[in-house]
Amino acid sequence: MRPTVHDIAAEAGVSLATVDRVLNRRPGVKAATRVRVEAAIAAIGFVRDMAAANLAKSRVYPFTFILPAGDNSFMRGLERHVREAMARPAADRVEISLVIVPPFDGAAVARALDAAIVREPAGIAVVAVDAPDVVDAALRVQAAGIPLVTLVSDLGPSCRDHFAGIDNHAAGRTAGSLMRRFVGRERAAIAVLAGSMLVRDHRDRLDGFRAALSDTCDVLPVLEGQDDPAATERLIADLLARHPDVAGIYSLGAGNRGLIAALQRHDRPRPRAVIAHELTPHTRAALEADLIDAVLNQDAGHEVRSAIRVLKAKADGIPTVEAQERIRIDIFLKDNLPFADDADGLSLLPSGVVGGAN
Amino acid sequence: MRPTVHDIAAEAGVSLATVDRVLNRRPGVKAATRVRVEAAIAAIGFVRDMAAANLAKSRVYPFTFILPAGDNSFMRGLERHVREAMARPAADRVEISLVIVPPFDGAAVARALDAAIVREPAGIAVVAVDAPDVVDAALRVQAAGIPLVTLVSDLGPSCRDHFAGIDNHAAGRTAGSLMRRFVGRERAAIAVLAGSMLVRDHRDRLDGFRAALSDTCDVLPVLEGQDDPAATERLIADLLARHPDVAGIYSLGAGNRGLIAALQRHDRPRPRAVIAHELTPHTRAALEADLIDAVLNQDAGHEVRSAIRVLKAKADGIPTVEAQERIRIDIFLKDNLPFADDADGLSLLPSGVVGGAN
DNA sequence: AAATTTCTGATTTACGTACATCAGAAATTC
DNA sequence: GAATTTCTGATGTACGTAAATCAGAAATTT
Repeated sequence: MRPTVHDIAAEAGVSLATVDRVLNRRPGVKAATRVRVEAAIAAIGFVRDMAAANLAKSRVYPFTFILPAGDNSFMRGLERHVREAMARPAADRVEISLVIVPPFDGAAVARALDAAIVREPAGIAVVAVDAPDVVDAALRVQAAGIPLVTLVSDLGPSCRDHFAGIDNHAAGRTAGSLMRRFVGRERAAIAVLAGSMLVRDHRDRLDGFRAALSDTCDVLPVLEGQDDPAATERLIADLLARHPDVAGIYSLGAGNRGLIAALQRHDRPRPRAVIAHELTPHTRAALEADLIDAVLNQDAGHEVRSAIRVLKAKADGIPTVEAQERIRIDIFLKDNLPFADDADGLSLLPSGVVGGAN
Repeated sequence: MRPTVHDIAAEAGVSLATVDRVLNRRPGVKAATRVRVEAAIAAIGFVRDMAAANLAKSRVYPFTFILPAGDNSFMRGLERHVREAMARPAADRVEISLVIVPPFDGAAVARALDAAIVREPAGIAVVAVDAPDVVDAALRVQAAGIPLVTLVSDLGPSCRDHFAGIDNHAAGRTAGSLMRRFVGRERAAIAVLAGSMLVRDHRDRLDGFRAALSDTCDVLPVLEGQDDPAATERLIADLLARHPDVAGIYSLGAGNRGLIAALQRHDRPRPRAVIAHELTPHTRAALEADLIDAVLNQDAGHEVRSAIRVLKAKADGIPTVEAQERIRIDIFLKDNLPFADDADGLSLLPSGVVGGAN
């Protein structure tokens, strides 16, 4: 049987009340007594039964999650995981309220943050847009003493407590390494497709990608699809027509739908290596159809759960092991695809799988 | 506030005792009343507070884990994760006893299983050896009504409740796909290194590997290092000397230490593609030193936690979502390596990192 | 030494559920 | 209609901790 507070009291020769005062750092205990109690705790190896403690405290953690709207599959998968955490019979006493804001709208995110502050949650998680007014709002959140975690997309390290997302520079490097090996030994031309270079994640990925390739390949100027499927498809079709020798394409974030459509319509052999980001129904289908060679992914479920863990720890004033909360960069080929219901929102979308943004 | 048993009682117009009888399927409730209570439960959306329930029951789950001894890094990492789960202030009321048996010794595993049975644990997890007497012992475990999970290495599906490990055929296919792309377009010779073809996991991986390559490459006869580092090193050195044109090496399990040593000593350019299994201090160092191109990995921590979740569910008679418990096949390049303390036992071993079995 | 302040003990209630007991009501059987 | 049997209610204790109250002891100050 595990030792309880009663055992501590007996061991230290004090009363339950004193043990409680020591355990919960309440005042009213002489230093000498406190030491005795702490020694007893160490001696019998007491560990607080958190389940019982939380029950007694009937503590709840009201968290606010702020996510972008839009038909981006990855974000919808993220939302699904948040909703799953909401639905989970609050075994962990977490109560999440979910706020959906217009995508790419810094002002909207800032407003959502300010609105959240007045509700005084125990913590906030936000898919940040890297804009000055968001930074200001983030600072207000911190000034209000509310732990703040950025999700997927980061802000500066000084205006949040933690970032639950991948190291995008490393992701870019990984893509670069794969690309280098996939296209073969000879020098080759590589195209890069982005939604917009205004997003920090995408800039980081591109930097990492270039660094990994150094100058062993010719990286063509970045194509910016602006998150418009039709425009993206035209860009890629153009590229394939004009640059028949292009050996690889790296899609570093948005616009997978247009990319896949263009590859599908293309009648000559596609570039040897096509690498994209985020496992969604579309990229999954494209992998299975051999239109894409590899997909780099960040596990949205992990990110959500990590964000919750970190917020809880911050709320309780417990230190977090940053290294333990780091999100891995998954690499998927068609051969090691996880099962659909195991991954991100893959079973939620209607069929006609290759379609829909990103 | 979440509804409680009291709310059910009020809603259904019955007493707490009756609610309790319904909730815990105890006899003594008229069918009509039971229906009323169940309707009330559904109506107010009651979900049992498992923390409180377990507290009241002071239920514990005594589990037995059976692991092989030996200096295999992966297994030691696995052990570390089991010990971590043991140490975890039993928030989940799991009490694990760990049994270490001699490696590759079916009889020893069988004996350990039989010994475990008499202790009547709530579940057993075992790194199985695919031998007839182990199968027999497994059947005895199941006959005793004890849930059984195989860990890492499977037995037939009929003699365990669940397998917490990767799909090794898929892992082999993944390695094959990567190999295919890494060696380039032209036909090439590929070597395969195994510890011993007697282990089921390794046979599966080889099958998958061959299937993925089909006949686009020449897969040389399998080299069997018999888990002996020195012998393995000689085998690989021989291979490199005799087959200077070999384009890739696939190490499908054991013997990474000898492989790495041979590559390190080799004075000419190494084969273009070297792919190994299991992220350990040695393979990690080799990745970083560019002696290996990719490492396929199964997350030992995930496997242990999944095994515990499944055992608990089986013990409680709750169904498990098999797809949710599937272990992913991780691909690591030097660029997306997780941090050391995040992975498997990487920080536990002494330095002089490239050394030690596997 | 008296007055004050600071500690400590004893006790109680609570959290949400499990489980046991006993009495009494309701339904069933004879 | 009496004797069962089956159901239900009321009540209490327990799990391990939190938190509050109040009384009294000990230490400190005047």
